[in-house]
Amino acid sequence: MNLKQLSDMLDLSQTTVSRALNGYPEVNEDTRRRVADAAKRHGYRPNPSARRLATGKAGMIGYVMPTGAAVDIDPHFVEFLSGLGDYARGHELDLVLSPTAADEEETTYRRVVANKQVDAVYVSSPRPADRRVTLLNQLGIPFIVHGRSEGLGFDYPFMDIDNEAAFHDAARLLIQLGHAKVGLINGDIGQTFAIFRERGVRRALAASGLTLAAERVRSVAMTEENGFRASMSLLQGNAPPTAILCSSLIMALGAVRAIRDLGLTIPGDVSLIAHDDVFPWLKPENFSVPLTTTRSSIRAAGSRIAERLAAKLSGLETEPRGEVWPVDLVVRGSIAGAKT
Amino acid sequence: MNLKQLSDMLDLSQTTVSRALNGYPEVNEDTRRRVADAAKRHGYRPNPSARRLATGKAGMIGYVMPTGAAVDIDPHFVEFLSGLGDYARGHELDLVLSPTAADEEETTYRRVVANKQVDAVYVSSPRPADRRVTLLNQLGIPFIVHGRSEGLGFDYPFMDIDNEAAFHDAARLLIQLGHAKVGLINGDIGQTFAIFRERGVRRALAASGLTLAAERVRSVAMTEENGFRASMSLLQGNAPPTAILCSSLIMALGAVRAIRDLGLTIPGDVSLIAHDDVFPWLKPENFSVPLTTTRSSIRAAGSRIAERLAAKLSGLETEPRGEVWPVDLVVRGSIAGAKT
DNA sequence: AGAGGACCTCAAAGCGCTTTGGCTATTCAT
DNA sequence: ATGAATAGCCAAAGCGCTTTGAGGTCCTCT
Repeated sequence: MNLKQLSDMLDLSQTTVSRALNGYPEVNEDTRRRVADAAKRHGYRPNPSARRLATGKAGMIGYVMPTGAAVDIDPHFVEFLSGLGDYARGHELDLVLSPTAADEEETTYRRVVANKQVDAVYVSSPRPADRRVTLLNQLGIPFIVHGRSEGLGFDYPFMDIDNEAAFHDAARLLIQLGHAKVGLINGDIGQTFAIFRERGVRRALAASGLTLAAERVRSVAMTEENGFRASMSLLQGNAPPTAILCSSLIMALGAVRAIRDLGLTIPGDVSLIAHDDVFPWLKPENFSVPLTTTRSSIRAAGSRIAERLAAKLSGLETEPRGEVWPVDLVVRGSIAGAKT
Repeated sequence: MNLKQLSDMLDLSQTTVSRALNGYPEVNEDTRRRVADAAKRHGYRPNPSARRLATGKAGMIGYVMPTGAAVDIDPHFVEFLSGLGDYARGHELDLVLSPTAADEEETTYRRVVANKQVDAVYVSSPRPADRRVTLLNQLGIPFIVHGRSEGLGFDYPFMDIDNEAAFHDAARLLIQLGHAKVGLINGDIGQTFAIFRERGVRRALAASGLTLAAERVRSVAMTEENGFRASMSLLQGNAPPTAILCSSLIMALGAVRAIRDLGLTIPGDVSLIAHDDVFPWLKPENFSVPLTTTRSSIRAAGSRIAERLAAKLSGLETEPRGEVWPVDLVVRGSIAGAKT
């Protein structure tokens, strides 16, 4: 059933039927009802391809996904997707993933925009002065950044958690417990979230006249193995920390293993706090010693971003608003006072 | 630059230009070259929306993604996506994710097909007599199943690993080491992969006159916590196994924790083998006791499926072929002879 | 009574491509 | 030399929608 058939059936023009269905004002309410009824009864659905060609709108959101032998999409992405789906289903909102080689992201963005494949895009894992953000801003396609960039010189829409405050508060707690030597196992320092976290830790230490020695910081891709190695090298170094902050639960697994391998205990010898993105399949309370965490559901973030993207599609959200969520600090058994 | 402008510029009809670009035979080779040159020089790219409307082909592949409060997309999906991306980038092949409530999958499939949003779809986590497969078969859209269904009564295209053989071989190895009481911590038994794995274990045991007691089997969602609980209940039951087979590395984390909590050792008291889907962020060789695994890269599978889907789009693959990959058994320190 | 709005509706022109059916040379066999 | 076959190209008709520009009715006000 297409528009022509439907309008013939109703003895109306295609124009009127189209307008009735799309809520234009110049249609009599009676007519509109009649049309809506008939449409529903005959299961008429406008052909999206045709609509797309006519309007230039795709009704989908996009994500340019870097892949490649050297690139591992991180498991957080799946939680993000779950959240996105939570909102998007029920709104018939689809997501287009455009895989790309890491060094061709810009080309891919241009292609996606030129082809009008999607009406808005979502950007993840931003870096300072992220070129993608600049590009999208130039291209004029609506977008939202999950996380934040820095030093861009213009406003852009983002949704981030307060990484700095989270790690500040966590570090302050450790300091209050008497820890002066705090170690940080961070994610890739090229990404803004890691920068903010480090900044938070530094600020907390500075407030007590302490500093974060470079030798107590590691910035690595967030795998269990890297968590292990980083912990090993921290604890076996010449200035071993008595407390460790860790940027992910997965790295914390490695940290726990390292601490145990060295014959140390948590929290007796080493206190441990990690950031928890809230995975259903790995929970901090189930660690051998329940883990104190800074917690923020990445799934909830995904849902919120989908909501805002949808608002952009329908023209409801238009200014480049930034949104920052506070992060919970959840205390569990993995921290204790520093040995004196 | 659109087709009309390009053809005007070349003093050719749109027909000829279109045909030249799409490789139709009724174009002189000289003309074709001339057209191709001009197209490249002016950066002409056919408008996908227009092409879509005219041909009914979208040039994209689809995935109907169940979500909802009760649904956790599992972390394997991200690895699968990586693999898919490995192939798809470089082919300008995009993936459309259509989120759906779990109880409306069928509706969503129908919508996606009716809208011609995609030319082929990929189906994951199949169950026996999976209704999605029946539906897609009826709807006549090309598709590929990652995994297998059973008892469908018709052939369909799939790509699966040999779960039965993998777990058969793993169980046989344990038996050869003298284990008579083998436990199985499986995934959701509603899914075919879990059924095949259990079948493999049973067959191996049967070959030695042993059986897999129901009380030594657990079928649960694959989380660390469930791995822990299942292990606890197995080892504290009235017929504790001396060896455990585990359907995922994540559950194996929980198993290791349970075994340790009970004051038992690996492999002294309990031998452990798990299936490894090859995550970059969690490796069996880095477990406190390196884990023996059945290994199969889910990322490689993703890549292969993308390749076959692309073949379907271009009409190269047409018969409903099934493809089964063998699985490696990688022996590491987590298994030993049974205590006598 | 006639002008001016308000309110509805319509025909037709896009959107940019593919594909059908036909036309004109040229080549080939007879 | 003639008819058929073939190669190469074109005009125009879709694909199914949205949107523009143009009426046509009916009511109200002066």
